[in-house]
Amino acid sequence: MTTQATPPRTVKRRAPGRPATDSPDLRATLIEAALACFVRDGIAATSSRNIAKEAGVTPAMLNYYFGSKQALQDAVFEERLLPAVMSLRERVGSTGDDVIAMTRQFVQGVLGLVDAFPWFPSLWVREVLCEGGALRELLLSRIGPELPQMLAGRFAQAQQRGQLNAALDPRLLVVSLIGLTLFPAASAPIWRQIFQAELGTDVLVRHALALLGHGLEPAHEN
Amino acid sequence: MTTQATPPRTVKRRAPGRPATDSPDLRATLIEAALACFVRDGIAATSSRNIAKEAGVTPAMLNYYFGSKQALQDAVFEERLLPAVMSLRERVGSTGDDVIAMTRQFVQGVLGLVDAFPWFPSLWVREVLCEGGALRELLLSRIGPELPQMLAGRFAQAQQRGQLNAALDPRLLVVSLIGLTLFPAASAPIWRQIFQAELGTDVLVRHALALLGHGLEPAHEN
DNA sequence: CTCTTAATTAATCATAGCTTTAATTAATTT
DNA sequence: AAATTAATTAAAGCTATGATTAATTAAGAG
Repeated sequence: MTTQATPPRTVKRRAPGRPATDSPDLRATLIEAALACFVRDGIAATSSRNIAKEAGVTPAMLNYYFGSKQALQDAVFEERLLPAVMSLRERVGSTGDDVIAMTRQFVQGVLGLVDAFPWFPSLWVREVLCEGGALRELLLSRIGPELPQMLAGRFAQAQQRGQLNAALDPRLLVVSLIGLTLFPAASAPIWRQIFQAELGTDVLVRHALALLGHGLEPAHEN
Repeated sequence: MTTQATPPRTVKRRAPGRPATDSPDLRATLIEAALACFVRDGIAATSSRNIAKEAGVTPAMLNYYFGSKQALQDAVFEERLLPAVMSLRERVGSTGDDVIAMTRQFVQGVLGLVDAFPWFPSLWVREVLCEGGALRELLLSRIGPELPQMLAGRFAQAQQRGQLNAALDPRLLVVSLIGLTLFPAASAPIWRQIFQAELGTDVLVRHALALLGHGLEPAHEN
């Protein structure tokens, strides 16, 4: 009963030949469709036919506009993922010397990114975090390791000045920041299922900052 | 130069027919090979041929012993993943009333699991965490949501008793526990690449417990 | 109005994937 | 020792995939 109740985009079987001038920008439509498939099913599991069906066209269009599946994938990376990452990079890169403020800016930056690009966490986990992910090497080669290295360096300096819990590892702190922001956002569906509750980014920000600020301890009263 | 320098298992091209009685348990070998492929490349990207090559046999053996690729996948789940998860479940389930002790037990339990089954984090992220992961529904239907729900419930009670930072969300705390243990373990390769350093589970435990204990703050001196 | 060009579908190709079948050989049973 | 059973490879079948080509139609140029 529920199968195929809502066809993806277009229902009408278009005749071959150039369409009348009501056509939207198909290149953009294809990138959008590819991104949707990549996020939903993963890049490796997405076929040209899937993307074409999602966009409501034939697989040949994909080659007409991009030349190959790989080229389309590259375009999605270049025109969607990279701008998203860059926005975070700029947002967090220009921060002062105070690691607490820097932490807050990072947490809010990441979760702001998630609000702006809800597809980002899922794609990042599957295609960047996972070994063999299709975008991992590409992303590292394009934006480099500077941002995490810079953050870790700042944490290390603050620790030397005694401004940071000495038992922490500065590099793992960078990992923890992501584990408390991007990871929860990416895994939201499974927690929604388990806890039967929606955990929005605002709650996430508050929780992450509280945990980073004081850990599990209740507010100090002394 | 580095390509194919070390063939996966057997090099000698075995003739057809039943082998002389030096054969190891091929069923176990196949499960092992499948797990290795699943962890390295992901379940969706692993073909029968890949598994067969990894085990040094023909793809037909896979059908001879399991009937289908799906059945082999089910066997890997049942005989490898499920026991690993169960061991954690028992380890953490039998904990006292103190949430601090419970937290420590969970962190040490997860990272002990990682030490015992180094393949676990990667597989968990790709096949359970990721939407559409091949093992997600299976795992939820087999072990259920009780463990995370129980942990969240304990945190909520402790918070009501004033023993827990009031700004934290009890459910997100469960997520955070995983974000500070399983997630770093799963993403270790990428951090290794970025920081040019190995971050072992012992460092991870110390760091996670420090962060959970006091957050970023230096040790209190008042 | 005609010709060319752009955009699209349908049909096709070659390749790789999962599965099945037939053939082959060693072990086991009688 | 002959017959049967078990374990294995080689080969083939069918399907899905990425890519290409030919056909088709509207838009735009002269």
